[in-house]
Amino acid sequence: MKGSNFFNRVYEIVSQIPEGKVATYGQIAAMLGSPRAARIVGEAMRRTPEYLDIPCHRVISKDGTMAPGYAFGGEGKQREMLEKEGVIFKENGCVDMQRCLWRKPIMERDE
DNA sequence: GCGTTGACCTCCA
DNA sequence: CTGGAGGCCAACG
Repeated sequence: MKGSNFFNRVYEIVSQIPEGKVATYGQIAAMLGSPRAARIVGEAMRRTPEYLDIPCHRVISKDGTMAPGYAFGGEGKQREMLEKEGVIFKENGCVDMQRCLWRKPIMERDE
């Protein structure tokens, strides 16, 4: 396993995101050791293999916003499922990161 | 191996 | 809010 490090890593981390929590591209990229590779994380999400069952909807940008809409079928759609999972949304339409920003459990490399 | 593109991030106007 | 510019890394043609 561990074919392509980067993508595989992203998938691993994202799949570890619990319900009611969200992670940012930059955050995940930082976990991989490349805080500047947020774009790759985004591509990883875009190319998310279905068989991996990755909750890409829990991955958003740092501002608490998400992709324009070419993703899961619409931003509002994502907003609904995230809210359903327990994620809090602010009036401005962004996710309440302070409450729902997920942090990787301590015991796997530092950060 | 190069050039372009991309679900990003940050700064500045 | 919108716009441009720079930077990062990987996939695609």
